[in-house]
Amino acid sequence: MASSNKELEDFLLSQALELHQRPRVIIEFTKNVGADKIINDIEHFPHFFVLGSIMNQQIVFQRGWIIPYFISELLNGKDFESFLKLDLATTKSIFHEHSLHHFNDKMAFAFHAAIQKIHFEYDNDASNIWTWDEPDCKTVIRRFQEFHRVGQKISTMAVNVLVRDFKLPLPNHRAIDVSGDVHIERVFKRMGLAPRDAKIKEIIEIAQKIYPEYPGFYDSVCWEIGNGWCKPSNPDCEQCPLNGKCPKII
DNA sequence: ATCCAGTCCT
DNA sequence: AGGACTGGAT
Repeated sequence: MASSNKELEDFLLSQALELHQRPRVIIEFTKNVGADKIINDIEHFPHFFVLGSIMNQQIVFQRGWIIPYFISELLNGKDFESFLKLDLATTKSIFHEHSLHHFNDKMAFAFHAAIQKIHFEYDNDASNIWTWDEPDCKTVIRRFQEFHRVGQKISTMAVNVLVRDFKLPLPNHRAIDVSGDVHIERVFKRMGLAPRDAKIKEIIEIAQKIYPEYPGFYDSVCWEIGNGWCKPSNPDCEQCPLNGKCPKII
């Protein structure tokens, strides 16, 4: 850690505690109320959450999360069996025709491969990823990473959402790191929690030192700060909740 | 017109 | 460690 800033860290802690301790509420993954209802319903439509997680990279998050919902509308079915009918060529043509993603070819492949994995390895029920054998967080993160194009960022984000937002009682929060994406990297540096030249790996290690019992605890707060105020250029420090506590290291 | 992004690949 | 991917944002 570059230097200790107790006031800042206490504020982050209080914000994170609020998020983690509140009762389960509907999370806004998209700008579509109908889609959000389905993505939040991991008890009945867990594949929307898993597929949406995988799509949620390199594009604004709402656009990624809505991809499974958009495709379910095309297929006229929300059950997993509807998705299972998709072959790779059809999946690719849907992605390209509607420009669902920046990386339509790769993401269509990942989408199709994920459906096949849920079919063959999780008995057509994506929630088995976090229910089979009563896994701990480390196991669930590993299972997410076994999907095509799921790495450190997506796997930790997904499990963080399962624990923090969906209130799943998964043990071993020590395994949940911060998601190493650009928001977390930028905000950690500007807050003075990480040196200016820190690599993603170092950011993750710094978060482990700050809160070892749950390194990804501050992830959501920092991500919201980065998305809402701490923009790459022209950060809106005046309106930022951290104004007055943040050293604003640009 | 240039910049940017997680994961995979070299 | 460093580049490719690819199209929306700036």
